[in-house]
Amino acid sequence: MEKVRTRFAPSPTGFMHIGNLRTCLYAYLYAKKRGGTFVLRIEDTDQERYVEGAVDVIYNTLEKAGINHDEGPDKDGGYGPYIQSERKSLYLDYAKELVDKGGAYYCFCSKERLDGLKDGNGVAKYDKHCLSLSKAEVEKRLAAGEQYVIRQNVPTSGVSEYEDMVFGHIAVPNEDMEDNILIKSDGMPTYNFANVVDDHLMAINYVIRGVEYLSSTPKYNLMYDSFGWERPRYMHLSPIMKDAQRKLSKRYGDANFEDFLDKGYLPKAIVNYIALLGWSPKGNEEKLTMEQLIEQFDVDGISKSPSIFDEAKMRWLNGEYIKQMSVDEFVEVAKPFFEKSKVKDKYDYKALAKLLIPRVEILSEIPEKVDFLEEFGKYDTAMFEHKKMKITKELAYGNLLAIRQDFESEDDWRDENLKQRGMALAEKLGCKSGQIFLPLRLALTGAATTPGGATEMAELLGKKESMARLDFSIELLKNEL
RNA sequence: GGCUCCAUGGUCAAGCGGUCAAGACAUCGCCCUUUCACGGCGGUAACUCGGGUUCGAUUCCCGAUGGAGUCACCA
Repeated sequence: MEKVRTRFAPSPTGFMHIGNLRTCLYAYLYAKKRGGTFVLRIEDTDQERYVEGAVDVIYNTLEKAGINHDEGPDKDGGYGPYIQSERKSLYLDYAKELVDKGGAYYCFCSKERLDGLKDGNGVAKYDKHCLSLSKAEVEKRLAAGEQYVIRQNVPTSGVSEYEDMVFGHIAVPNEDMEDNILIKSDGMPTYNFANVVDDHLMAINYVIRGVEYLSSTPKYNLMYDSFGWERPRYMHLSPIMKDAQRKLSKRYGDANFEDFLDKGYLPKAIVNYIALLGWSPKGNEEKLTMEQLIEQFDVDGISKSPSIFDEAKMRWLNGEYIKQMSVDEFVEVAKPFFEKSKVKDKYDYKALAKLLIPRVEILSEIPEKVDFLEEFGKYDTAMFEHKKMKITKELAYGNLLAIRQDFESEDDWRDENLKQRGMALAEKLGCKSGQIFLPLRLALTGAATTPGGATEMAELLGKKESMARLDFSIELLKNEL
């Protein structure tokens, strides 16, 4: 059986966009699913867009995402170099070979002449002007050191076709394709060309990339044909959208892997979620590990239409991953967020973690959930009115006074003990326990939703602080009655 | 605009001629509970429109509409 080889070929232009990461993921999943090889290649032929350090971002992202490439700049598999700028010398020779085979030709046209070709809309299609140059003429101008580019020679009639693995049959009229530049005047190859040469040389037989290449793929195939190389199979992927009209992109922010990490998303959850954006597993289970993704990945499940990125769902998934964490694991990933909060160094993170795990979906919620421990003051007492529990401000006030008196002598301030005590008090007063605990929780925190029940909050705060807050709240209520 | 594609709830999506059209997120309600959560149960909500083909179309074909991509010495 043919050995599958796929690749991810990013340009080092900055952070890793979530859409790129998904393309990468699918290429990885497909290779692994078929027992093949996944190759990382850096496409840095455009020197102008190169960003310092961007290659490290790529390595870093793949590692965090759990995508392990089998070959790449740092893992030689015998098909290197894996960085295009280091392969520079290769391309010109192949371009010349293509010229000899009739698949390309030299072009000496000036920018001015090219501009003159543009129509009213500024759209130009090259007119194959230099294709008619005689071989002798070309030699002469080359020898004279004239600046040139090499263009692909696309047939002017007929139709180019191929079978895409997700979109099916694709047919493009040759006359709609242009003679694109293969070798730029600086001697560097364009993406189109470097891609074909490298994919062939690296024995990539499954090309997985964004739909933006769907309709230009026939041009790639034409090159493979001219060279006499075997065409790869193609799998094109629809884009991830921000909404129905706009593509999810850096321009709108929050589209990078790093951004989500900063917001407190777990790499596993991000990967799991984007795997589901544009692909659906056969079964109903959506929370899947990388192993399960590999196991279940299937071209059949890939969707042809663009999908809108839904952060709410990723958030839910993230919460699911957090819920299954141990206290230690949680403290480890949550630490930076604790440090950003007001409780920094003042509380036992483990104790907080226990309460937070079932209540937090993304880590950046931590400060807002925990700041009340250090921040307490005047709040809206309307919260004490609770219809369903039959609690009014008057009742709350009365119960709070009773609680204060009853708890005063208690020195065991642990959650369990306080809970018992509260229950006993409720019985003594002949009221529902909720009528004790709800007012107490509010009096202690001043917040409608808290990361735990009344007595858990009390334990965290300690007796001294708890009593002080009780007094404060009692006073606050008293003034309003 | 030309060309290439795409079209099921608010979102992700199953479906591949006959289904009361799955499931998940979101949303709403109920239950559990000792208050916040977790959890459990249930509800609302979709085949873009018009022609065909067929005994029968969400499903196949054509058209319209809407959307995406592409038309660089960027990838």
